[in-house]
Amino acid sequence: MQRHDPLQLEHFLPYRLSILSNRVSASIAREYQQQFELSMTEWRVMAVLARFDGEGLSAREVAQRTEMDKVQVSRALARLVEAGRVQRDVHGNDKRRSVLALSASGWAIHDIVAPLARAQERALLRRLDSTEVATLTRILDKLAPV
Amino acid sequence: MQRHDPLQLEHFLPYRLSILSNRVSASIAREYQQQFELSMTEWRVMAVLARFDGEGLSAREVAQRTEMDKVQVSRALARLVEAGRVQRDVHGNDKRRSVLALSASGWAIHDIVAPLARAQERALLRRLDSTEVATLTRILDKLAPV
DNA sequence: ACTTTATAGTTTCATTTGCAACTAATTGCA
DNA sequence: TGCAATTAGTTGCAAATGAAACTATAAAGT
Repeated sequence: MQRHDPLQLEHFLPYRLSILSNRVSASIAREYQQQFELSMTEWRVMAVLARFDGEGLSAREVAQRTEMDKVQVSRALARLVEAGRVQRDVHGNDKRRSVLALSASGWAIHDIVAPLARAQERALLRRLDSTEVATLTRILDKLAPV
Repeated sequence: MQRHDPLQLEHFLPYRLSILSNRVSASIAREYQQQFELSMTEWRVMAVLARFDGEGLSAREVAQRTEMDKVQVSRALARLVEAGRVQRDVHGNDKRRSVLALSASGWAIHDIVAPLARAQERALLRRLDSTEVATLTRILDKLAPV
């Protein structure tokens, strides 16, 4: 007489995705959290600044790229600038905008953390065969287009 | 002369997983947040209690199943009990443990939210063909075994 | 030019979180 | 037994977060 129909969590995609994503992010975060006193949000901002180096991103653009909200980005940047890891200038034609870039010390951290992150990714992907990796990429393209 | 090697975020698995998972969870959360004044953590706890109905789960077991930490679970439970959505009893043989179950009003909410969550999942999976769905399941089994 | 409207980013405040310390009950072991 | 070590769950405090209000600048409309 089955009045309720609970989610079979172990087969429910949003639940499984969330668990996987949390585990993966946490395992990467463990690598840099204490060692560099770097929060996950700070690392994400740094990764975006590294990726789009030379483009002089504004805070808003960082927020778009990271899919974090602008307040979070503003605060992460404040800490990063304070710690001397990010250089912040004012845009020439628009004094509201900042022009952001990693500093030398930011790059030094980046050059240690990025390979660690990549190693974690490789460790994960090693568990899949090449067909699965290809399909996963296609799936992500379909489900979370950039 | 390539001194730095930034992550290609748009192809970096942990980044893409995190974005996908956040989008999916947020889109489900939107359905119940205001309507029931239910936080995501509260809903997760309810979903687990529903799924393992009749087993009289303790808070610790809920924490394990949700992969949330015990503090988060303790507080979510406090709110749920307060709101009359979860019934909490004391275990017969071990007075430290609580024995948890959804109340009638908790089930009523569950019976509305669970179908909404399932609908969101279907909407997502609809974008994949059946091979992709099968592969995704296999991938999740490999990467985030339960 | 002048006034409204929009945008970039920061700050404020209430809420949520995360860690460590704590209480209470149970178990292990001398 | 009896006392140390574990375990279940809660609480206190500092830090992180999110929504809305705010400041400063720029763009658009008249």
